[in-house]
Amino acid sequence: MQLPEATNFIEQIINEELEAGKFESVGNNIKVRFPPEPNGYLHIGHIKAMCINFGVKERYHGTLNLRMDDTNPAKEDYEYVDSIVEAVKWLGFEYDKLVFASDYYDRLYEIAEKYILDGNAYVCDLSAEEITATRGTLTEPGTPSPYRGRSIEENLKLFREMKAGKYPDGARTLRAKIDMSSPNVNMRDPVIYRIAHVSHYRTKDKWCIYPMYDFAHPVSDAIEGITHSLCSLEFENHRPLYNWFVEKAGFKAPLPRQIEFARLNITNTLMSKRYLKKLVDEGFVRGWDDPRMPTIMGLKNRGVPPEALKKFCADVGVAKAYSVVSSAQLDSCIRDDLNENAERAMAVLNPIKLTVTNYSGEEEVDFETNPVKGVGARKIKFTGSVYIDGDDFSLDPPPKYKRLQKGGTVRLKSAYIVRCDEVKLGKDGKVEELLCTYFPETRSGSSEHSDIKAKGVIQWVDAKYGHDAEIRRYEPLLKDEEYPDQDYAERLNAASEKILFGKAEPRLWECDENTPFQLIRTGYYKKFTEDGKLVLSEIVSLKDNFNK
RNA sequence: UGGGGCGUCGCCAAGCGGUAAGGCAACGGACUCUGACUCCGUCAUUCGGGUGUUCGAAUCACUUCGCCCCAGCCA
Repeated sequence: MQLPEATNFIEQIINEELEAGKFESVGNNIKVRFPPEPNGYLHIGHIKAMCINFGVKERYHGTLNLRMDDTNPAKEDYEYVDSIVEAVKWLGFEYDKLVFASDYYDRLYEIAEKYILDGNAYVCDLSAEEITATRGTLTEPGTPSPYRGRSIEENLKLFREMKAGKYPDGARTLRAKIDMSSPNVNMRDPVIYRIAHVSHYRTKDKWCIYPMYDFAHPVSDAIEGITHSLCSLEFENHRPLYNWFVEKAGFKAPLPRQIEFARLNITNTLMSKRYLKKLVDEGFVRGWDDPRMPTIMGLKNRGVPPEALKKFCADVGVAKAYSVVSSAQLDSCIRDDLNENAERAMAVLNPIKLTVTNYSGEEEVDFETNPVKGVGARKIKFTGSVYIDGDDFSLDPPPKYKRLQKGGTVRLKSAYIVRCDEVKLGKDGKVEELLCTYFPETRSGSSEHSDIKAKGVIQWVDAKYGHDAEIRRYEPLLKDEEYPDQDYAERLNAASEKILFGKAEPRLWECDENTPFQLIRTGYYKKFTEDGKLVLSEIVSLKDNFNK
């Protein structure tokens, strides 16, 4: 077969296996899976895993199962599976099948009995504390459980009684019989099944014993015929166990192969479901889809295009080295996408009235809605009485100021160049109104020659025809004074370091009034209705560089 | 100090024995009816350190240093 060129080390491995003919017996059909546990919402870190898995599926024309890894009934719920499916679809990923680990409970149970029958598993009566105590340490071997030598018959009887609900939670476990003195702690007779009289969101009360990840995951992969089980680095130590479970279950080749990669970290971004859940549960944010959240739905609500997120993952690449990607890299991808695709609109955040004293009447001007693609324009009414943004006028302009100042000129985008003749101040000393002169020959698009030069170009909203838009502002979760250092950049770095090592209060994406302009320098903001529903997002102008 | 991994520009990351891709950031300059965008230019004699092997090493060997992960009846 014609192999696609590998773009990362995982595809390189797959190519080598393909060339060696490893998958000829299954028609070279590469199968992967994306296996989130439905115990929280997907976040930006999951997008990397999805890009890798869906990327393999596409490159090899393989198949991908979206699998809910739901083997812990205490934490899982339909709310989360719905949100996961929604997020995957929003990103535009197409999976072949939606499956559930809980669909395999019967099969998993049979395999567990097979382990017992083959002498590879035993029922252990040790308590959780005793198991921990006898597991040994990183440098000392563990000691075998006194129940390790039980007969197959007794194990089978006990295991069936566990399943039948004869014992309370924690009374017994089913353990794999591997090697209590293995230098790899994970191989020291890990628990396969635990007793938990908990109702599962799907199987309800059918089961009171539930399989553990280390057992359920590889076997689920094998059941589905997964060829490559791609996961993050922390599972490297589990790989021998993964292989053990698959092999002892008696599956035929090609057996699934686990390959690990480094998970995504982004500066100043919290990527732990546990903390994210805490923020939601304790009301720090409005929900999992709050725009301050790094969840996929949060990103969506901020107006981040899915394509930008995929581009980001492609740029970041896949490797095994631990890394923290700068959020600037993400911002860049979002900016690029929005610059290319977003419709433009004008808006002012802090209105200052600007009156053109030598103009009366009204006319329409053409406003380009997408200068990059060169398509789309709409008519905007101009009456000479407009609002400009407070940031676009200065009483005390710094050198090289390119916006409006007293006596200065500026172009009202798509309309005319105006000169500020007079500044009316209110009693509090704040600018109340600007009186300006406009120059008819400078009309936008006019072929008429004009010697009048504008210092810059600013946005405006017509006083008569502009409309109000409510902007919901989000406060950063951490107050400025809560940062230890003085310099802003240093504070950010300090905060990110703390987040990475889990030693500080989480700092999320800032979403105060300035943030949209930092995130997307082309500029955008959004309008929310009272109940918090997003109704529009608009592109405004760049703000964050204005005063550099 | 048991085992498993990882160390290439400020941040990611190619490279797989033949003489250091690319992206982000940064810095010059041009252009501009968004100080954006675009454009053009600069940005690792060096690949954690050392020692070998070789005509030749980031790539092989040895050694050393640093960082991450593992002792849940979580995933």
